[in-house]
Amino acid sequence: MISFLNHFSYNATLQNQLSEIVRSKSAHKGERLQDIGTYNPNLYFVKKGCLRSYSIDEKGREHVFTFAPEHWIITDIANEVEHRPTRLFIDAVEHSELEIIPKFKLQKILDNFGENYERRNRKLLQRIAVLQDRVLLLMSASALERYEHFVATYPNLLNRVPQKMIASYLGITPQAFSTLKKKQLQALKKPS
Amino acid sequence: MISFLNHFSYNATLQNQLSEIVRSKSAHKGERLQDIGTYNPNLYFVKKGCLRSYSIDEKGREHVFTFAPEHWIITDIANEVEHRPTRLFIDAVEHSELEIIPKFKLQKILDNFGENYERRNRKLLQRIAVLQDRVLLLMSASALERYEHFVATYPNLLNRVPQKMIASYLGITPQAFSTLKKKQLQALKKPS
DNA sequence: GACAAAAGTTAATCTGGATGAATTTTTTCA
DNA sequence: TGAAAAAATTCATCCAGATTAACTTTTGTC
Repeated sequence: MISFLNHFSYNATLQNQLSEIVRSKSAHKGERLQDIGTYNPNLYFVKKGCLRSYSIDEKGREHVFTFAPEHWIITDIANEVEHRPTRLFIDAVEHSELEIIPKFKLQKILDNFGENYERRNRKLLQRIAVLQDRVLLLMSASALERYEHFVATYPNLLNRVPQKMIASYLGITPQAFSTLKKKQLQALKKPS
Repeated sequence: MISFLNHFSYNATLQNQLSEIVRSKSAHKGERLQDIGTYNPNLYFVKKGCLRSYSIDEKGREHVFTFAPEHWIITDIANEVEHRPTRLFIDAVEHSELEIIPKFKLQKILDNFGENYERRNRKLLQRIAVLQDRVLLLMSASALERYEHFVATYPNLLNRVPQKMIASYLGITPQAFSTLKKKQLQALKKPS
């Protein structure tokens, strides 16, 4: 099974040091891995299953921020800004096999292996690009267009995660999502 | 007048090198500084006036992504991801006095002054935090709440930039913004 | 395998904000 | 400074998606 370690070049020393800080864990469906208001020093690599991060607003509504299926890493990056407590919950959408990596120790190890900062920088920039696109999408696209973007981003997730969570990711209600799906199916059967 | 140089510690050599790459420019209202589909090697420091970045969707609607009033820096960070052309226009909302800094040269100079990478990293993280908040805001908040957030983010901008641009930043039409403002004023006059 | 809980569907009604159009106000610049 | 253009307001109508609620299907779990 693919491990977090596979993300890095094969260098015996590096791999060795990394393997010492990676802890395995299985999380049952619904298990919460991160609470808001805290500082979470870990990032999660998903070997199997799926995690999600989400916020809960003052009206009690959940808003899914990201999903993390197999081979994704999930963490609240914004939490690394000084003194900024987490604003996202993280929990398991399905029973999942995880690797937990303490970010600080990871940073330290990578510090001794050159590529560190540039790699880190590139990763952050990619993240920014994704977020920028998401903002523009939320501002300009209809629920249907956002749905199509979701399918493109997470090709395997559609039939794996509860629809209410997809709805929550899209920013609509489960009812609206249900009708949207029905309409879309009808449109497919009746092509131009 | 505050310059981009004031962002950095006072070290004669550093300041000297920086001053050599900073170019001044004044931009007239409406002047376009960045086009989409290109790679823009510069960042802009606003000494006076205000810039904005925005996209235009396939229906021709503008969506303001950020404003940059005095002392802000504006640039399409996501553009620095390899092979990713700009998706944002940048232009001057008012007549503005700018400093143009070539990012690559800046990077090179800072490379020789220690703080570089850590500083850069912190900046990127802050940017991510802002974007994350914006996504969650767009997903959970009403137009009025987003308006309040706009006022908090840009305290001086309300009466300086055209309302249609504020509306565009909030993700609503100029008409909707106009009524929203009126309602809000009435609510203020008639407190509980 | 039964039954309780959760998820999903459907339908009626409501609403925030879009759209289109007419009018007024402000800005621009010859 | 006056005419034209741009921005802002107002109003009528419309629509995507919210809300509420009743019902059905799926999923845990003992």
